[in-house]
Amino acid sequence: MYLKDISNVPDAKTTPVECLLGLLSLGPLTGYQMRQLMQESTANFWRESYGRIYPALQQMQKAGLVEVEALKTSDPRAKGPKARKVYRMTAAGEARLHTWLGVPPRRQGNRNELLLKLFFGDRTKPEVLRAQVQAWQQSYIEDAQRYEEKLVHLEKTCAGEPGLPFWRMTLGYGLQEAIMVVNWCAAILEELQAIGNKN
Amino acid sequence: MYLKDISNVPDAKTTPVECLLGLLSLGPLTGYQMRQLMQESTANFWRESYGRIYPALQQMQKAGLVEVEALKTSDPRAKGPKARKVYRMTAAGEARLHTWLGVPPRRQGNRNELLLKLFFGDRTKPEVLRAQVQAWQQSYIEDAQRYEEKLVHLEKTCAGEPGLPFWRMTLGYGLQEAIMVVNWCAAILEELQAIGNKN
DNA sequence: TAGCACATGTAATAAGTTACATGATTTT
DNA sequence: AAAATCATGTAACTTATTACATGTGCTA
Repeated sequence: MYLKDISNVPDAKTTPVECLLGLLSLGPLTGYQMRQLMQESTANFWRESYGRIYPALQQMQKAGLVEVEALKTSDPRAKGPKARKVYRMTAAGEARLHTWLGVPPRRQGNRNELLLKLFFGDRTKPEVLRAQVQAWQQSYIEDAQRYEEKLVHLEKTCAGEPGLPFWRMTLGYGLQEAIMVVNWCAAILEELQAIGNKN
Repeated sequence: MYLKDISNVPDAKTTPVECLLGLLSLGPLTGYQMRQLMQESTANFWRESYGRIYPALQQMQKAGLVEVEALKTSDPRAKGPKARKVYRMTAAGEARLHTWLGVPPRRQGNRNELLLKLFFGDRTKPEVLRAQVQAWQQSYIEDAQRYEEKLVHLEKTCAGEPGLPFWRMTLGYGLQEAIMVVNWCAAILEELQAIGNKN
């Protein structure tokens, strides 16, 4: 398999590389652990699958952005083709992360299936849409609750950590977004009710 | 032994097909016009490129969801390999659109580069982040203004259209989201200021 | 010893964009 | 006559997920 050379990429594009480097700035990790960490922390705004993580890690090692920590030779996990690999960021990796943090982020064109259906809403009955909006709203109500719990948990478990204020900011975003969606849904439900009553 | 679920649930996956059918419910259109319409209306929550639209249209014709309107033979655009094709929805297409509208929409895992950078924010200087959040906020301020203008324009140009209430709803979502982001950014800018002052 | 969590990796496929090639029609 | 816009289409490429294959280590 041919591995693309990623050592000299001045490019603004965000690849799995930057997120993995960011996680490694917290300490040495295996690919598996990075995935787990993402699920717990960045899942709401950034995810990577194993199918992207492992190849990326190999490329990063080739490019000198990370290195594999030596395990004691007595550790049986250090041997074989399925050996456990604990990655550590190199100075080059740290530089790359720092550079990336300075590049202005680009907005992503997101898709929203509910809005698409709503846009063509006059092709169906208001009750059909109401059910969908209601389910959508419920999903975000649960989100909002989860975010609130997470915020409380974060303050308890991460007090004093330098990352805390930043983790709080990203959780806050999720919470504000969820609240906004819940309120918007409430307004839509009323409007759909009114449309339904007219017919 | 577990049995595979073979219940005939209509495919929940949203392809270019549904959006194109939705647009065709407004009247016969060329592929080019559908793209243009999307840019003006659904761009904020749904986009398709020509590279997806034209192949999809061919498949839809094959599947009997759309048909090509006959142009008068005197029209020179009706001939040749680059002939203009005006698509019209068939009854099968209308049925497919209607079915799809009844399938609960699924949430999409969106990515947000600003949040990812902010998450690793303690690896750089608060001023660097402030500049980025400021630019982000400005971008959404402009969005909000555009949405407000669009709402006014919509009421003027689409009065009486059956789709109007639904188009208003999707515009309203965009506006609410933009407002939420602007306010969140304002709070983040203050926090970053405070962090910067401590150092 | 069975089952689960940990762990690495590849191949197939799906999803989506971009660049290019072509040509007609309309406007300046 | 040039330029812009309308119009269709394909090929190459990038991006990302999913399913699969494989195996280790811990614990009930």
